Amino acid sequence: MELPERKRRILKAIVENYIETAEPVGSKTLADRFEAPISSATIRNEMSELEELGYLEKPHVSAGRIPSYAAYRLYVNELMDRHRIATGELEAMRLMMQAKMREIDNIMVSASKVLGEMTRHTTVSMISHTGGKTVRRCELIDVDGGYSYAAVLVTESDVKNKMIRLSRLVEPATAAVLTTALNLAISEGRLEYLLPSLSQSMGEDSGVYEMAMTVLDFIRETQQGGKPEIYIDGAARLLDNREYQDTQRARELLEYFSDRGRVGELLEGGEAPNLINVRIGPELQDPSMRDASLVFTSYQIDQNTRGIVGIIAPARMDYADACAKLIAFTQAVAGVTGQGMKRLKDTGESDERRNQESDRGPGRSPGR
Amino acid sequence: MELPERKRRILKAIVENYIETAEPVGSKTLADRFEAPISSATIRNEMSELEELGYLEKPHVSAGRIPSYAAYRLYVNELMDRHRIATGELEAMRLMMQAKMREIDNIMVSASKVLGEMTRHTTVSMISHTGGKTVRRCELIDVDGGYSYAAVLVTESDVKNKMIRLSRLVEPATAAVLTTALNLAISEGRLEYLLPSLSQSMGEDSGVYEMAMTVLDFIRETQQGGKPEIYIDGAARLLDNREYQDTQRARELLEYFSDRGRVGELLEGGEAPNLINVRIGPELQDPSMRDASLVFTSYQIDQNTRGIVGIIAPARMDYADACAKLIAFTQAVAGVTGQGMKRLKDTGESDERRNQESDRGPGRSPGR
DNA sequence: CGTTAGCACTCATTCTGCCTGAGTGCTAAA
DNA sequence: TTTAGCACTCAGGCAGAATGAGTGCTAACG
Repeated sequence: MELPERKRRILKAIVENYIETAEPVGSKTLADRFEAPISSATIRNEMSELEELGYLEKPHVSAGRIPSYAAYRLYVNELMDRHRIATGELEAMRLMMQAKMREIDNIMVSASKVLGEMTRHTTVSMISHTGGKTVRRCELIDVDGGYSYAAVLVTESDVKNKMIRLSRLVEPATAAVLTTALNLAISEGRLEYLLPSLSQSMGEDSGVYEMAMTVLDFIRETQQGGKPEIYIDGAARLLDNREYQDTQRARELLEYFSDRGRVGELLEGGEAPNLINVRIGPELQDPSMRDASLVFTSYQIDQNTRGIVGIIAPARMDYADACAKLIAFTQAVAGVTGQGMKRLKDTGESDERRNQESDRGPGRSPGR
Repeated sequence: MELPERKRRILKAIVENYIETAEPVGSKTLADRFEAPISSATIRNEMSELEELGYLEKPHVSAGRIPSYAAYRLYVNELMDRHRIATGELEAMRLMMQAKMREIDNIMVSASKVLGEMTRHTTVSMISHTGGKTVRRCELIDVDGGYSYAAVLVTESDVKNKMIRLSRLVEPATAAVLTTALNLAISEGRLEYLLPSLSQSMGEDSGVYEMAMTVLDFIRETQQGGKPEIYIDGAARLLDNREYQDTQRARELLEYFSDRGRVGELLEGGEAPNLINVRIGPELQDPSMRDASLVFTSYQIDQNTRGIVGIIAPARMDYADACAKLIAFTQAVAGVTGQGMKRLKDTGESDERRNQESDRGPGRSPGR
């Protein structure tokens, strides 16, 4: 049951007008705005039908109408203009990324900042290691004469370290032996046998055993990808939006943002890389996000490191612009990584293919 | 020119009433609140004199009065009750810290969270390495066959690592030689001679030279203490305060918080460790903080790592409570580090002395 | 039959004037 | 020096009227 053309055009106009002004839009305003001369009365009729279909809502009887979440969904899926990206914009984005992006650790922060700069919205960025990392080597470095060690893990793309504090003394020499054993176990892929054999030879009460346990936990955590890192930029910009002038609403959202874990969950369920995902209001599940939307996409950083970056704004956000900026962003990143990080990728995927994919625009996620 | 006793008592009452209610306080209210029966008329006279002295302000003619910044300053320096800490509170704080504080990296976050939990305000936490760290060892670990290395620095209390990406290939064997040279230079304290000698033997155009330069920068950065890490917790709680119901004000402050660097500067100019510093409104210099106050203190984590933790709230905050909580906090941390991190300190300072110091309460910073 | 003009009706918002009450400053008496 | 009394100020709250944007319905029109 497709919506007839005129209804679609009217709905589109309403959504866009509301996005722009944040005021309920009335039949007269709309009639003026239209190229094809349709009278306000006709629009009124169409509007009341659109309301019955669930696309419009009335805040009260004598105000105009505002789009429902379903309307936003329809707008994003079918109505809005794609490919709005000004090419100048893309170039600017690429330059910004190039300037800011030096190390992998910073991609996340740069992504948020650049995108925030361009959209003037709150942005969120995450790096997750899909499928986890392969740990290649492990070093234990004595820090204070036997009570504290730094465990350093080398993966194929990164190095992580963690302080280990022990309750018993472990001689550096003993630690060195453990290091060798660990690296042997790593290269042979038999990490799981290390602990039992250790407990047999040293007893579970020894400092080495304690140490090995902690290190193995650390390795396992790294292998599983660890917790993804999350960065949020421009949270304060939320307050620029009319809908968050009411402090209570704003507080809820800001509170939500401070719980990185929950924000991470939001970004988890994205579709294929380089597709734009749009989650509108209630689709985000969480009650404090009920009148906000999230537009996000992911991009490949290296073989198994994925970056995700998104824009959080009120449901009445400019979806077309957000999508365009995100597409421009992924292209810019592809350009930069293509130059600066080529060596990190051994995947055969060519840049051309990736750009094509991203041009497809938003995926049609099931609005539920 | 000391303020006479009665004026002091009246001013104290006004400040406390205002802290509690956030409403301008009038003569009648105050008269009722007083044990010693003074008539509202007398209070009115005293009030108008206090106003002339610059301690009180009138929002408008027929409202009560509110304390000026000078009044807060006087309150903090001379008027308020010290040592309000409930011993139960201290114990609770210690338990919370003990539970949350596992690794040094987390002290910062734990400090903010625990303190935020207890005060229900925004808290800020910073770790800075006073005088920098002594780098003891350096390792260069090959990551992708010669184009990327992980530089790992071991200091006396910590391990840091950083990815180094090179534009030219450097053989792992060559890197190993560089590592040896670096460690030799480190142990002999002649780092500054390494680069010139390298440029002579390899030429400035070699990959090794590029690598050495980057590593030396990293070492220097670490030695100088690097950038302090900063964590802010509960920024959203700002919005709970009456004075930030006005979104514009709130936005300014939140924006300010998102610039870590500026927040760091605030915390830099603190007095001796374990003294409570109070910066009221305009004393903070920055216009966006004009009606906020910052109460903070520092605590020793190890020989040359200092933690700073503070509470940010509207100028009308409960200073006595904030100070008490901060004192309790430093004591709790001393307790925890005393148990769990004793080995990290080789300083002769005893815990007793430190606690005494902290009991002195807020230092009299020059209100300017 | 779809479209349009006209009209009565609704209702949030704004403005107005009025009132109230908290609080002040001043004066004169204790 | 303190207090009581009184006139005065002014923000905030409330009620009612005016405004105007917008709707729904009906009847006429092409």
